[in-house]
Amino acid sequence: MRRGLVQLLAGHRIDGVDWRGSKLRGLGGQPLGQMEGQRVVGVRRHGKFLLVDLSDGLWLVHLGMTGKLLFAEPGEPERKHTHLVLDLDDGRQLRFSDPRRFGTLKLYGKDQAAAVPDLAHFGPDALARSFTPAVLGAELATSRSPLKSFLLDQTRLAGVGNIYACEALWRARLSPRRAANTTPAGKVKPLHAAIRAVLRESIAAGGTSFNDYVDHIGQPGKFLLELAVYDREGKPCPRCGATIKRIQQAGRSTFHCPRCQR
DNA sequence: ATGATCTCCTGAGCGC
DNA sequence: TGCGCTCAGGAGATCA
Repeated sequence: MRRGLVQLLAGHRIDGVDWRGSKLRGLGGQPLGQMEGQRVVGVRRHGKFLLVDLSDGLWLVHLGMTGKLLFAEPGEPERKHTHLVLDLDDGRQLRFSDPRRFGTLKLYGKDQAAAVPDLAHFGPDALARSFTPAVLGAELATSRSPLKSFLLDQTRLAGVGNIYACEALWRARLSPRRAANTTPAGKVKPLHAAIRAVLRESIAAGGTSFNDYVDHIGQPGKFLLELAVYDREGKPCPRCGATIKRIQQAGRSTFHCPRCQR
């Protein structure tokens, strides 16, 4: 999403803001109407948050589970649950829709742009240079959580969701039930590599589109085809052939191979 | 302090 | 066709 947005949004001015006043999960900061007249300078990402840098502030976006940001022409029919429409200086629109309304939209002024409050307690981005095997190892040592829950904890590292947590643990041959602080020393590097490989490959494939995710131009992702365990309960493990199991952890589904993940 | 559970929503898919 | 149920890319609040 970031890559698509920076390509099609950077340098453009926001000429109009149509905020429908929906109750979203995460709202706050300045009124979104104050984006009007500002120019988009760039788009960054930390974990699952998009940070749209504006000429006079920062627009923070989280898509939650069902949020979508889509470019459209003014006449195009609108998706249901459209909450925000931005008019751009070249006539296009950028529309935010989100059926479940778990998304976050916040506008911050220049003063807060350097230190976004929402990210203050977040760990390093999983793909950042600063997230090294040593950092992962140190975090693992301080947690008794099951590895699966550990990977979902954005305060430890940011950017890994339910699908990629399952996939990374499968690649590293680690059981999702293993307590984080019992991870063998020799497994820290493989887990670190697995997390980053899964994320990189999925980004290259345009995301996963498990349900209805589409990117900024309405394209679904293709990483679904590369999933080894997620949503594959009862199917054979691509590595050892054992039957993939589904369990519940912290209220979320975990998929794993009970034979080759230890 | 830490980890598990609840909660905010709509929609899709299933069995009946 | 429709009803009731379960489940879904997240994460802050609350409970134990």
